Amino acid sequence: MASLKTGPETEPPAKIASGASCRRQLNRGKLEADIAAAAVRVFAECGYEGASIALIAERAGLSKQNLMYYFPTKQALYQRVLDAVLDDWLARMDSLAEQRQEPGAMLRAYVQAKLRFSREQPLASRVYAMEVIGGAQLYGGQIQQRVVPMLRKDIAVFERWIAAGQIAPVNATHLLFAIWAMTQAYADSAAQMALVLKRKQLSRKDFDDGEQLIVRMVLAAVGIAA
Amino acid sequence: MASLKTGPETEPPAKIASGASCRRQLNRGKLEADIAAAAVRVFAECGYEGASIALIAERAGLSKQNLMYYFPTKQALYQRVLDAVLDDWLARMDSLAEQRQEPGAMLRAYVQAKLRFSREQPLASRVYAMEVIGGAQLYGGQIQQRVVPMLRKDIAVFERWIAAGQIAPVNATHLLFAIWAMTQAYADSAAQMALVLKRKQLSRKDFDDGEQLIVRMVLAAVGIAA
DNA sequence: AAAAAAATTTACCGATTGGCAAAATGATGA
DNA sequence: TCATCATTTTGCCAATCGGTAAATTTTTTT
Repeated sequence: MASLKTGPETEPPAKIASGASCRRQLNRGKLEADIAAAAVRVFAECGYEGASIALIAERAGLSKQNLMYYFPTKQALYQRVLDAVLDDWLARMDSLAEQRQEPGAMLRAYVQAKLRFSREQPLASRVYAMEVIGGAQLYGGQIQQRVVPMLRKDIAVFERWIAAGQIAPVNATHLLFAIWAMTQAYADSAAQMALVLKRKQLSRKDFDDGEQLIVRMVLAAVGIAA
Repeated sequence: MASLKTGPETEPPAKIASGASCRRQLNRGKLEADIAAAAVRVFAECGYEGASIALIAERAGLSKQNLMYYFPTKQALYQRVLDAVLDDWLARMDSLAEQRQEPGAMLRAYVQAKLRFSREQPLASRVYAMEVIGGAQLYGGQIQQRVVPMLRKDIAVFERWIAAGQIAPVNATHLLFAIWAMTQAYADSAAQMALVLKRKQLSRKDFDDGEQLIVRMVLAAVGIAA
């Protein structure tokens, strides 16, 4: 799959010289970010096919054709949105993997980080989830290249803990699936959870309650007392 | 929200009399089922907006206009698909709630039943999940009326067990959220799981491995030894 | 100030969408 | 046999879709 352009064609020349040019580049970056912010909202509400460029442009406050000057195709805009999700995810999780702590503390931190992402970026989480549910037809390549290696690395960490006898022997792969599923649900199924909890939307306390239970489940499963 | 018709207008007269008429009714039922089967596949792949009536009709082996004789609108077809999902779900889970066993066995059976649904009806699970992720804009009423009460009933069961000291005191609501999330993931995130596991699609063993870990997590969380 | 580049607007396009209306066909009951 | 019903087919439609092309305006550089 050939990589799609995500911006105007005239980027390469880019003499990053005088201040004026720089100011314009910053403005362009901000505009693209605004467009992406509007796009993630519409994609999350309507899905890829259901989202129309015209609506995204309207929410971003510019004309459709002007939007298409920055993102020449709908796919390019979609890719940009998903790229932003992965950038954020990988940044948070990588910085987490750097630390060397005891398994219990790291598992807790992992759940907290993932759950925090669901709380702070629910729309991005949903767009990603919809892509996966639909079979990752448009973004499968990036998932293969970026997400899967990250997951495999995490699984390897779990297995090292098991080999070292630091946690009980469990299926590390499915343990990670379980953690992902539970934490992701607080973004993807937020609407249904809110109905059950009789709220308009999930509160901070709901996330804290969820975190407590998820951490408890994970630690109990691997034989670490809470 | 007014209820949408899901079939031809001329149903009420329905003299369920002579055998010939009955045969035709059976035929209609089978045709509608075939259409719904094609629809659930397309909805799961493309989402509601992305699915076109023409494609569904083609997969079902009839013309678009002929399909619209049975389902006058796209929404009616969508509702029918989601209704079928809920019917199946509620039937399986209700029959489960009838039995009176010890908490450990019932929790295990619950996880197994939910996971089995993900394995046998992954497409239906995905259509439902996409609807929830999108904010349940088209089906929120039915979720409110049928799913939420079922979940609340299950939560009440958990809380009764806690009150009776049969399981450890945990947040019953979030425990149910966790079970739903983990089991549902084996339908919704199957594509991503398959990538991690280096398979074309999840195997029976993958579901068994998942079941083992999920049951272990749940039982460990509520203080029941596996 | 003039030239050049970047950004925005105006105008348009073919294709597809969900849906409507009516004619033609088939089967059923009196 | 004929009238009635259910079913299928044919033909069409306005609206919207993503996308292209070019003219215009605004900003930057020389």
